[in-house]
Amino acid sequence: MRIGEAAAAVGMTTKTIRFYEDRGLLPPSERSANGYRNYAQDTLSRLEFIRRSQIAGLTLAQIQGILRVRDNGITPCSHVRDVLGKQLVDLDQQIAELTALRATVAEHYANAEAADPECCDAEQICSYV
Amino acid sequence: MRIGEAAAAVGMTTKTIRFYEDRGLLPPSERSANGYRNYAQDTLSRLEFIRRSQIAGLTLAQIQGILRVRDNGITPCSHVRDVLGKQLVDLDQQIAELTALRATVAEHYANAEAADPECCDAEQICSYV
DNA sequence: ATAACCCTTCCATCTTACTGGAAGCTTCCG
DNA sequence: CGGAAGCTTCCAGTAAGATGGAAGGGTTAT
Repeated sequence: MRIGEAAAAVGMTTKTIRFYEDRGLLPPSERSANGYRNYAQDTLSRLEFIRRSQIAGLTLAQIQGILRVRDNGITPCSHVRDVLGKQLVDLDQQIAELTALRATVAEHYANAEAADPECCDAEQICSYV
Repeated sequence: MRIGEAAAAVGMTTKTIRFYEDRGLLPPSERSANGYRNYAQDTLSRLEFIRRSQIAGLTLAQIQGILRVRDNGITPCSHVRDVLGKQLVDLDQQIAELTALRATVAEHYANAEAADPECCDAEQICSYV
C-alpha cells in the first residue's frame, strides 16, 4: 500500500509518516519501481503502536527505544515496564509541581481580589505578583 | 549602572537582559557616550517583577501585557487579576489532564507488571501500550 | 489530453525562553 | 603598553513534534 493509503488507514498525514521514517521510528520502507513507498500491514501496526504510546504520553524518543528493542528480536516487555514506571514518576512530579504552582497563584489571586484598586505601587509594578 | 552590574544585582545574565529589551519587556535603555547601556534603579524593580511573575508561571507575553498597562500609567491591578484568574483555570485544566494521563499510564503499568513476559505479540509490538 | 491528485526531496516555520559564539570596540589594572 | 574583562551587534541553535510549501515528476479518471 502507498503512503497516502497507510496514512488514511491510521489517521495520520503522509508528512507525519515520512517524518517518523526520517526520525528512525519506521525502517526505510520498500519502494515500488516508481520510487513510491510501499507499505505492508505490519507498518500499520507499528504506526498504531506509536499512536497508542503517544496517547500514553511517551515521547518519540521513548517510543523509538521500545521499537529498537522489538527490532532486535527481543520482546520489549520489561523495557516497556521500565519506561512506564519512569513515566509515572515523571507525571507525579509534574502534577506535584503544577499543584504547588496553583497554590501560589491562587494565593496571589486571593490577594488581588481582596485588595484596594489603588494598591499598586509603581515602583514594584504590581504588589500581587 | 551598566548591564553587567544590573545583571549581577538581579541574578540574571546580560544576555537575558538584552533579550528582554529586544522582546519589549524593557524599554530601550539610555546609553552612555560609549554606547553602553545605562540603567537606573527602576530597571532592577522591573527585572525583579519579571522574575516574580515567571515564578508565578506567567509567560513573557503575559508579563509584557501587564507591563504595558503599567507603562500606560494605569495601575495594572484588574488586568493582573484577570491574568491570574486565567492562569488558575489553565493550571486546573493541565492538572486534570495530567491526572487523567497518570491514571491511564498506571493502568498500563499494572497490566505490564501482572503479565507473563511472553505476552507481547510481535504484531502489535507491545500489548501493554 | 488534461485535470486532479499523489509522490519525491529539501527547506522553513511554529512555540518558549533563552544561550552560545564571532567580530570588534572600550575600559580597567599593573 | 599589554592583556583581561566588559561592552556592542548580529546570527545560529536548543527541545518536541510536527506542519507547510516549493519545485518537480507520476498516475488515474474522464
